[in-house]
Amino acid sequence: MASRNTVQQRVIAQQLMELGNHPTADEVYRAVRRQLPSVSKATVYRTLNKLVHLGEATCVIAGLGAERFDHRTDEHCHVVCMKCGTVQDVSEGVFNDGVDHADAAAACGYEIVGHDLVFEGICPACQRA
Amino acid sequence: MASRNTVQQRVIAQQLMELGNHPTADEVYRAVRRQLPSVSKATVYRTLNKLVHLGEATCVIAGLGAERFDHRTDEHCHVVCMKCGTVQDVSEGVFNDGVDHADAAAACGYEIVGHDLVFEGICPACQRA
DNA sequence: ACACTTAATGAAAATGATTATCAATAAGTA
DNA sequence: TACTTATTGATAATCATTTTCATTAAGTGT
Ligand SMILES: [Zn+2]
Ligand SMILES: [Zn+2]
Ligand SMILES: [Zn+2]
Ligand SMILES: [Zn+2]
Repeated sequence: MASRNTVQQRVIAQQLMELGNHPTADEVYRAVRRQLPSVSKATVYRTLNKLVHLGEATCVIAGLGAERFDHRTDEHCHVVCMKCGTVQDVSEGVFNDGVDHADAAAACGYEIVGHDLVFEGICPACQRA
Repeated sequence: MASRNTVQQRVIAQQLMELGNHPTADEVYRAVRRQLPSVSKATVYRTLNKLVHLGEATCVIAGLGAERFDHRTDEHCHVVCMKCGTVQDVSEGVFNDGVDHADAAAACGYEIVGHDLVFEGICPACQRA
């Protein structure tokens, strides 16, 4: 009986999918609460971390404000707005070409398990403001 | 009289240099306290942020534990240990080839001001443990 | 050297995000 | 249905960082 299938976990995973754009734990919490008004924020954190642990989600290190979660698990890179903190995917995947884990491992002695390429910028909305 | 030259700021900047390897604010604080026992942690935070603002230091977004500061201001990338959180430079700079801000701007509509390439891995010490 | 203005400091409280605790609940099983 | 215990909700605790505010001292002018 290693794991149990609960409504909370199903709704949290579903909302992470539907929100799509790299929500914070608090944004997921507010979305889930519309379907499960008594859900606890602790459960949202627990479930999001569990999904990341299971490889069914990832977390984006944005360096601005709260941690953000990503329903995508394939390798892709992000752009974060330095003003409002929103995170978006940068499509194509062309930017990860030239990033070689073996080269990096040779250069620093670490065992490399992954990498993150994050662009910093100003989003269209904040450019106007 | 826009700005004043204080002992605290001089020692903090000097310790950031001497510590070298991407210390946290707390690590800088403990080092500075050896020379200025009454220094306040708030002053360390204030000064480190000021240095970053002035372009005389940078902060590394590592996504694990506390924020880390870097006395280097040239473009280079990092590797962070997923177990202990230590951050090291990945030399050569070869890994930033192929990262094109104009391409990224075209792909997402953001105005791109910079980027960070962070490898995730296990450091030699943690590999043995 | 002295006085003055105010930027900068130290100490402590406040904030914000995340994790830990624990009694109560409910998912899976027999 | 009864039983076991994984999961939950509520809350407290933790951790990093920022804010507040009275006090100190750097720079300036006398
Ligand atoms: Zn923005
Ligand atoms: Zn993404
Ligand atoms: Zn390590
Ligand atoms: Zn560095």
